[in-house]
Amino acid sequence: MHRFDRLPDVIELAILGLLREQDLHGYELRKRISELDGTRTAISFGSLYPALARLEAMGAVKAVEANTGGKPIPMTGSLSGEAAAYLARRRSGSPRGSRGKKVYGITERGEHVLDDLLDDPSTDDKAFALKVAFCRYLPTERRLDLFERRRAQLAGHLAGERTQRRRTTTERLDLYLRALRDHDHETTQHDIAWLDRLIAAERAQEDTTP
Amino acid sequence: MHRFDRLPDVIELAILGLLREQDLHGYELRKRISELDGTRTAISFGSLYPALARLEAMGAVKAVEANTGGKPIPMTGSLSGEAAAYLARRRSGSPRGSRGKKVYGITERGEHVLDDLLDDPSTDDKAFALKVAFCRYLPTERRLDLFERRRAQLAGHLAGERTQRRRTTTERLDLYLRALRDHDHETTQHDIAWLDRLIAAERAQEDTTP
DNA sequence: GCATCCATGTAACCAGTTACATGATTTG
DNA sequence: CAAATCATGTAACTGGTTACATGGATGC
Repeated sequence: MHRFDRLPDVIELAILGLLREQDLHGYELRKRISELDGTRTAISFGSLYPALARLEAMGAVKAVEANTGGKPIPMTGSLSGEAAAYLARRRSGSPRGSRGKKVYGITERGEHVLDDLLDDPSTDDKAFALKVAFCRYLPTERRLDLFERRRAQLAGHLAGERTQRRRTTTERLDLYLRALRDHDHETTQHDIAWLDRLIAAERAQEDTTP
Repeated sequence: MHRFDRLPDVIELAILGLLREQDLHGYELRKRISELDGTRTAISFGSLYPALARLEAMGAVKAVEANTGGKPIPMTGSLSGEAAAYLARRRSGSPRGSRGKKVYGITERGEHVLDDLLDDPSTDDKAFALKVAFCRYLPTERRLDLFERRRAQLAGHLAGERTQRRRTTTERLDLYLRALRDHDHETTQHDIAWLDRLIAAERAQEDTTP
C-alpha cells in the first residue's frame, strides 16, 4: 500500500502532472489530487494554494484565460461562458475564468520542472506512485529508467531485510513482529513483480517501435 | 508497502512501545526505531530527543538508573558498569547510565498512554504497522479489535475505489494510471488477506484459552 | 431567502528535518 | 594520539495542517 505519502515538492509534482493534461483551477486540482491517491485524506487548501503561488512565482504555471488548454474545464454551474467571464475580468483585473475561478496552465518552463521532478531519484520513496501516474509524459527510454531504478531500490530493501533477519534470527522475535516483517517482505516482492511486468511491457513496446 | 510513514505522535508510540520491553537510551532508541521500520531512512535526533523530553514532561517516561529494567541495556563499550556509572553520576547530578548515557524507562502512566495510542483509530493509517509491532502488549480481545477495525478501513478503501472506478470507466484512462490503480487494489486485497489470517489466528487462540 | 457547495486565500500552529555544537569512549 | 563511533542536545528552517475569513452560485 505504498501510495504517495506526500512530503517535499510532492504537491508540486501532482499539480504539474495534472496541469500537463489540461488547465485547471485550484479547487478542481485538489479533488483530482485526492482521486489520484485513491481514497485517502485530501490535501488541504492551506498547502495547495501556496504551492500554486510558488509554482507561479517560479514561472512553472501561469493563470490563463479559461479554456485555452485542450479539454474544456469542467463547469459546475450553468451561466454561459463569455458573458460571465467578461464580468469576472471586469471585477478583478487579472485573468480568471467564470465566476472568480483562477484557472492555471502549465508553462514550457513548468514542463521542464515536471521532467526534472520525474527524474529525481531522491523523491522516489515518497512519490513513486505519482511518477507512474504521470510517466506517460516521458519518452519510453526514461520511463524504463524510472521503473528499473525503482526496482533496484526495492531489491535493495529486500537485501537489507535479509541481513537484518540474519542478525535478529538468534533472539527469535515476537510473533506479531515476525508477521509484520513477513508481510512487508511479501509486499515488496509483490511490488517488484509488478515493476517487472511494467518493464517487460515497456521492452516489448520498444521492440515493436524501435 | 505501507510501513509507518511517521507523522503525529508516531514517534511517541514507537518510543513507548520499545521502552515497554526494556529501558533504553536515546541513541539506541533511534536505531531500533529505524530497524522496526525495515530499511528506511532513520528518524533524526532532532525529533527523537524533543519527543523524549515531551514524554518525560508528561510523566510517561523517566530517566532511570542503568539496568533497573528487565534486560540489561546493550553496552557498546567495555568499561565495567558500577565504577563508570558512579563517576558519571558524580559528574552530572542526574541519573544517567555509564558514560553520560541517559537511560529512559516507561512509567505506569506511560503504559496507559501507550495503551491509548494503540487504541486510537485516527492514527491507524500512519501507524498501523507500529501498532502491530507492539500489539503483544494488548489483551487478545483488544488486539482483535485492532485487526478488525483495520480490516474494515481497508475494505472501505476498496469500496471507495470501486465507485470511483465506475465513474471513471467511461473516459477510460491512461495505461499507467490503470496499472497503478490495479496494483493498489491488489495490494489492499493482499493486506486484507493478511489481516484475515491474523484475525483467524487470534480467534483460534481465543478458543483454546477462553 | 437559506443552506449548501464552489472557490480562494491567510494566519497560527505543529512536527518534522538539517545543520550545528559538544564531548566522551573505543579502536587502531 | 587520531579517527571513528557513541551520545545528547539546540536552532533555524520547511512544509504541512487546522481554523479562520470571505464571497459567489445553486438548489430547494
